Amino acid sequence: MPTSPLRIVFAGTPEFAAASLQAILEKQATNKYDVVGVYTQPDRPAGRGQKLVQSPVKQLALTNNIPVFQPLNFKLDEDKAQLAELNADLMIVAAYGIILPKVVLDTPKLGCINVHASLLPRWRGAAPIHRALIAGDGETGITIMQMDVGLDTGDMLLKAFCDIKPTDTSATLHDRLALIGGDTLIEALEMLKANTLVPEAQDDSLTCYAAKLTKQEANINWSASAELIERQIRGLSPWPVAYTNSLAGVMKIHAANIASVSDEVSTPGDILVVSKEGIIVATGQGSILITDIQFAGGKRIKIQDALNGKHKAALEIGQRLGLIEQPL
RNA sequence: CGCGGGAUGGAGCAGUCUGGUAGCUCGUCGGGCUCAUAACCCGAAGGUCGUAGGUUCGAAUCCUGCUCCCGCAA
Repeated sequence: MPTSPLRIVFAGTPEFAAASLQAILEKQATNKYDVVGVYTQPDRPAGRGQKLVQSPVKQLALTNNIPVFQPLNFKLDEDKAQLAELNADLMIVAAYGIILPKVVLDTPKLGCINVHASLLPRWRGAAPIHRALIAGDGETGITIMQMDVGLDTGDMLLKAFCDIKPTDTSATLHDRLALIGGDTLIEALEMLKANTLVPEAQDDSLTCYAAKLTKQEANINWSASAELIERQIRGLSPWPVAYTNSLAGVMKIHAANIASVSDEVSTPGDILVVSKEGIIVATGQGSILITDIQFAGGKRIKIQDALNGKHKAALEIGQRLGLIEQPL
């Protein structure tokens, strides 16, 4: 039975959302979908010099000649009216960054569906990818859900699983989930057209909240266990990047591994071993081998290179990391 | 114009204030030592000193414009 294309409004902001938008655009040639408008966060000053930056979703929309809307929120009547004028069948939301009020959720004929980067009800909220990684979850995934007024509380429509590898950083996990998100979204849309989606309510007793990452928590607490610190380093990469204080000031830590060296008398933060491979640092429980670091003004470098440079004094055996209490 | 650091052989840095043959550590290549080695010894290659212009007898170094990179802050 031939049907007219689904009129879609897409709302999203970062790279993760752009991947989903890209997936839909690639399917547009099938004439099943028609993206009639894109919502994204207003251009914000970012980076050095406060240059105004367009979101990845906006850039993708512009290159595809799709109308872009960037309201601050949906409190103004004119913004609500604008959405209504698009006469959408469905609104797809992926990491948009704005809480949508009920009136917006009810505007598209089929409501709003969300691409969320976790296996709901686990990790509702803003940073599901990072939280799953830092928590040490063995797997995570994508959940497509029908949005309601709560924060990621709507009925689940479709899930896809994704293993978390011991070497994953937030960057690698994010990239994989972004692709899975696009694929899963398309699959859900196909099922929607075929009317085979079965909504499933979330079990609120199993939920946990994925709070936004802060620079505060990127400051390594050396008294924690080596396992946790190693996961933090991976989970906080490439942003905000775990750091600690050293003789040379802030030292970012980009990569590290669990080490086997143990020393009962050392204090957490002490540098125990220095080699070309890296520096082994004592923690509250066990030790870790730091392999990639970065000092202020410099780039990410290997320990081997750092040992040739001007900050090598900060990397000598016996130095203690994380001493200064208020680094920022 | 938000604050600040930086650009020098493949990598990390010194040298810039007080212009005058471009240096260190590491890597690479060759040789030696060794049962062997990521260890040690000897030797070699490799740089228009980010870019454009200015001052000067002479500029990595002083002056000006530009590009790019990074820390903080957002």
